[in-house]
Amino acid sequence: MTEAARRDRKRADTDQQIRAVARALLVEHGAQGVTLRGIAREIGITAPALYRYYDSFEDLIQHVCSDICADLADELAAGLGLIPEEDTPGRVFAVCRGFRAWAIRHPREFSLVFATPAGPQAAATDPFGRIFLTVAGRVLATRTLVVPADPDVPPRLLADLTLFRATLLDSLAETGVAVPEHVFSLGTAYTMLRFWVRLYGQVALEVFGRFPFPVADAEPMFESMVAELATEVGLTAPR
Amino acid sequence: MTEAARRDRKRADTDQQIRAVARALLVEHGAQGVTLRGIAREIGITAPALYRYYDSFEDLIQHVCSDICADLADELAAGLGLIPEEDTPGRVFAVCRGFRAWAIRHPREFSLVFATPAGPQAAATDPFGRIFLTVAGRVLATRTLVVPADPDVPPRLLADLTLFRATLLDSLAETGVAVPEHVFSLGTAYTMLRFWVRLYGQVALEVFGRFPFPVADAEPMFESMVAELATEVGLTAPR
DNA sequence: CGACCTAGTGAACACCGTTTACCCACGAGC
DNA sequence: GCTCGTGGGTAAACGGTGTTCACTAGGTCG
Repeated sequence: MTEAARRDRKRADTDQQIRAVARALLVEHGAQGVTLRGIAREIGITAPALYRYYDSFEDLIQHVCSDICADLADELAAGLGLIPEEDTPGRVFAVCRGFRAWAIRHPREFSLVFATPAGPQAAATDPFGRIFLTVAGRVLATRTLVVPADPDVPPRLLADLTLFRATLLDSLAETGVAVPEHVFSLGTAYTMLRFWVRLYGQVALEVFGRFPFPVADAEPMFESMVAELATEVGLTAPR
Repeated sequence: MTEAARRDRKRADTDQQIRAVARALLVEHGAQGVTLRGIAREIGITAPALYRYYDSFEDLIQHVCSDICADLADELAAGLGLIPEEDTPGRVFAVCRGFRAWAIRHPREFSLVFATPAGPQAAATDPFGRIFLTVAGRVLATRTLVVPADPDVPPRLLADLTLFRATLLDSLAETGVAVPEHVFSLGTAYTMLRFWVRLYGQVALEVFGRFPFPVADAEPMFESMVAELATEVGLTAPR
């Protein structure tokens, strides 16, 4: 019994080592620097051995993506832990700033995860979906925001939004956060969506250097965007 | 003389053929389907011959990117041609919708051009910069928009914005559009920047399928975003 | 005519993902 | 205690990649 367990643990160890080396190669040499042979070389085995752990190169990459998302989620959660639960604006700002800071510190991971066309997979299933959703959900659970009335959301979007809300409520329930249904209106869901669009656009453009002109210091623009977003949502900016 | 000219034209022809085939492979088989040997095979030569035209694979890709940007610019300009110059809101909407439509119709080109981290190159120099800037500039030249007063732009961004404005004014002057300096305030430049951030975020998320939940029909969200953006800028929605 | 340039070739190099056959240590069952 | 099966690992090979290098056919020019 313990023998089998020991073997399982060893397997899990090398598995984790594989992913760690893959990520190291990603951050050091870019996406095209991560290669099966390179990984194997680094951990002292041969390339075909990796097929004992992953079905293909693509499969490995996908698992690396999951790891990256999990790390991002952990970092955001840690940053959130420093802020009292009552300070809703502070928590929103922490998540936004944390996301930007992480993206700037990990541009290649960001590109891999957020700028690779994902098939029509259930986005909320993928590990990133959970980050934004649970974090946002927790913020949402602690205090109600000012959101547009339901009639203001585009009618053709209602079906998608109701499904979104249901998914998020389930996900929150799993993590033990109970959100009263009446707090989570469709307008709230719509607001979260718009929030994410602007946050993502700002950060992606900064990481990719795709502003329409060379921006030397993008931080003030980011800060003003977040502040604007916060006031639109009815939060007063902290300090 | 004409002999040399004829040779030059032949060279230019094959050069264009190379880029066309590269692009065809990109749209058919994705980014990793475009390969020097594949291109050479398709046009009936061998791979090393391509080095007579480009320094490296990377170099070729970069030129393909330029072509893509040029085509996008042409398409936007054509769409703009159908709308009378006086109809400023119509022109703004045409550019936004045109950008989204193009991105959805050419997802792989979009990924290549807009989601590949670009070095700290002069963004306004790259072919895309010109699209957004000249189109926006022309719209801007025909009528003045309602923009925030200069004091509202983040002070730390002033340096970047003044440089941006100067670059854009030069670029516009080159294409024969004269914009009075007093029309083009720093607030205007800032507005254009924010406009682009939201437009890009929306379109990129849709193309990459990275909304926080599966969105079946993203068009209503796009439309409402553009409408919101337009009213913020002081344009009344057309029709 | 001979010299020169230029687009193109063919072979080679090092690397890649992947498959196949094989090997060998080791725990399980008799 | 002896097999036997299994799972991690290896070596070799296949087809593919970007890139380099020596070389060649063909046209231009002095």
